[in-house]
Amino acid sequence: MSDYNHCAIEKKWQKIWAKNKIFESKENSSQEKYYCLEMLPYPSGNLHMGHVRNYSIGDVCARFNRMKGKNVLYSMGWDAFGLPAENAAIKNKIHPAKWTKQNISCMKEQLKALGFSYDWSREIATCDAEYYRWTQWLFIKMWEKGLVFRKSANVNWCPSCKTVLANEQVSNGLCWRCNSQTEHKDLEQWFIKITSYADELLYGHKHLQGWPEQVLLMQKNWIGKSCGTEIGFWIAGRDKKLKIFTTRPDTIFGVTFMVIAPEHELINEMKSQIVNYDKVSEYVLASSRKSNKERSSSKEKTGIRLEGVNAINPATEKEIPIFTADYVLTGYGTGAIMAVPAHDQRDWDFAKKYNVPIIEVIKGNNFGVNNCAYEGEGNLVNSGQFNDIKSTEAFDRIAQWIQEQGFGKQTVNYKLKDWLISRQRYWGTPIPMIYCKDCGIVTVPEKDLPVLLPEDVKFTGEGDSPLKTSKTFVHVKCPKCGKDAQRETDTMDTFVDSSWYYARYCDVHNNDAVFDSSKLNYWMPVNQYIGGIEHASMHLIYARFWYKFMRDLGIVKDDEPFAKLLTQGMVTLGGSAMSKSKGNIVSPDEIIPRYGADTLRLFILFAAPVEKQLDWSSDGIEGCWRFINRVWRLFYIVVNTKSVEVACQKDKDSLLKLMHQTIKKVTCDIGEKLQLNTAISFIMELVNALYVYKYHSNDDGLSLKVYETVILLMAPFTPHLCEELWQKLWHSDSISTHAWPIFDENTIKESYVEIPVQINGKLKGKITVPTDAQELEVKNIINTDNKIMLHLEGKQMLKFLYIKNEIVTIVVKNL
RNA sequence: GCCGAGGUGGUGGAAUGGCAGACACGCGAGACUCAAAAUCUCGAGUCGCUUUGGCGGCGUAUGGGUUCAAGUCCCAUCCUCGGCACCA
Repeated sequence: MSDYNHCAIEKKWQKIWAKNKIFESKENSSQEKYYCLEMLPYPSGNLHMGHVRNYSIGDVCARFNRMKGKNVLYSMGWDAFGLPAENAAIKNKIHPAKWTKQNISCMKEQLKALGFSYDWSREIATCDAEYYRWTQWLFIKMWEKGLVFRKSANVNWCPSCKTVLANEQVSNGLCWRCNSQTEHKDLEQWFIKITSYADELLYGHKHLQGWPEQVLLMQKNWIGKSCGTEIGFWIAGRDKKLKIFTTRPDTIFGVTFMVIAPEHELINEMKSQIVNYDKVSEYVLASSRKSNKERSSSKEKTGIRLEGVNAINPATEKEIPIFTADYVLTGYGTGAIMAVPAHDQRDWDFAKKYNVPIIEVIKGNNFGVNNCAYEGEGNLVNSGQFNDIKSTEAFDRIAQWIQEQGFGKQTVNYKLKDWLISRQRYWGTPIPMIYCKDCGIVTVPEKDLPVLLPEDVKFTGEGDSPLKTSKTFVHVKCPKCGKDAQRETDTMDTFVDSSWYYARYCDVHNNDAVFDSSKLNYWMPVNQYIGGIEHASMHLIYARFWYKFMRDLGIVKDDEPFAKLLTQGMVTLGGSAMSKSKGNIVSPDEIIPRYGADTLRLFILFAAPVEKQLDWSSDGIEGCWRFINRVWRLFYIVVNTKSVEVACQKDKDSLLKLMHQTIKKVTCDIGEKLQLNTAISFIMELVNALYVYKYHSNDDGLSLKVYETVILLMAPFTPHLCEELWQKLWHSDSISTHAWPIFDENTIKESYVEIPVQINGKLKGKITVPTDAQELEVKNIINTDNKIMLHLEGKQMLKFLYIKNEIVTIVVKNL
């Protein structure tokens, strides 16, 4: 008997898999396809347990479906552009491309050491020119479709470095490099009109039955469609209106003040009328230093009145004050609200603080009690001709009245904003646009793609986009008129790169087109997408949007890219997510030398259900190591041990039954429920049963058959071990492509079931009854059960309930 | 603040409204051993009672509710985590 040598076994099989190319896949219209996809990683340089978990789940799906006879596409790539590479360039004077390539090669080695069954011939990196060439091509198509536009937008700005900062580069309002107070600044930016697809992104949810409900809900709230009314409030004594959006037109008679965002143009326009302009502009400056999150999360709302400027409530025709307050954000609606303190808690608190009148317009029971606004429904009061009407009914009638009177109109509003994709950075896909004095904005012709990132760039962390420092990049001839022109020096948000990579996997090496649609249509949609829940509302909306755009371009045929989604839980260390930037990483390199990849994979899947957060601890890995060794030793027991006793039929029957039950449960847990932790525990139970079973090698091959089943069921989890044992069991094929075991429903069927008997909700005994027994039969059995009858003695039976094969429950009272 | 999750033994976790704690970790006992490790087998939520066969109370963050029956459904509260648009 030889010891389990994971190092040798894992290296051996990784070599064989690579040599025989068994995971490379080709389109085959006669075979059912299965596309398994994991969210592509950022090449930070080191795999952590979050990655290991993500890809272990994916590999189980891929391997399981391969054994089920499907043609599996399973690939890996790198979301290789992004901020950290540029930060490394600034700090360590290493070129972002070099840094990224080093990281990729390290992480690729780690992935290979884990034995994931990727088709490495399809690997991509979004920073490779043959990839970003097509990102640029798609961007140009988007421009041609009218989905790209330029507008001014707010960015974080460090006045000392004179550079744009990412949110991550600002902490507590200070610059990451020089600790200066940062500001907000408006810059001309590139946007993609994702809002054109807002409705479709929302209604498309009905095709996403394979998605978790919580993700759909988060997306729904993110898109934030609300039907309401846009109303213009006259500025008193001016020929000017202040436009607001409200979802509560029924409360218009209760509007006692207005609030506008500090960035609202009205402040500048009314500068000379605002009596306390100095104080107002002080407030505006202070809020420009806060992040949106800070602005909306402070419990105590602050604001300041624009003295000397009033609005007129169109319903009451009364003058009302206007405030500016930073809890009103400029990006949503019109950047201004009508405030109804009586029926909105935030407005109530604000009105109390700044001494604004509160007028009740909907009658409620506990109006004002405990300093609470009444946010429920009721009949209208103080509302002129609408008094005594129910608020639900008044909603439509007042909205209609507002429209008739010309105060405003019914409209739809979304929280979803257009997608700001330009970055003033080097390490991203260059935006393929040219500025010509005569022709304006001109796209780079297709034949000139890709627009390559230049090498001669300085990384200082200061000043404008680094691309401007290149001598070769900026100056170019206008493709239209041939005169001197300048290239766009902004690059794209990395979310653009990761919005379409799954499509490129279908046809990675295509040099003539973004992909061949026939290949894409064979593989898409992705059958199972796996990634972190943190991507619920950004990446997963961007990717869905991009796919719909490609459909409208005529190069893909479905509406949705991902049929099923699994949002895996975070792996945390000490409660917070593992990430290189936080420095709380546990690498697989710390585990594999001692325990092997198979043990690590098994452990991370066994430790918790896949969708739940998992706080990393290596306690318990010993258990998986022991289990794998048990399986290894079982080979010698099953093959060699000569039992003295002859196999007894009853034990044989129950072992066979357990085997079929286990196949059924494991197949269901992997294939349907994706409950991998319980799938593993069922296999453990079967292994335990094989250890207790006494008749190995003396039972006409039953235990050998059960053992082979164990190896097959484990193959997706611990592939190296299973390949090795499969070979030791005299098989010449690879277990990775061997057929998944099937179960027999007749063998599983039990003829008797044990069911609990409850009396007044307490468990008092158990009885064994024939499967599917009728109530009368069960009553007779209970009548012969002394223990239960003892509990019923001297009691009056009020209720007798029997749920077939489940439970008997009896309700009694004392006589 | 807003949106979305989660909270079950000493620990990770299991449980279509129907026997709470499967499977593991850790712990304890036994077997094997000169001994130890490894291995194999067995035990255990907790408190109390016990004639040592068991019996009873209490138990799924907290407080209410629905139900013959609640970890699971409803309402409220507390705590932890994820996201909030330039980290990816």
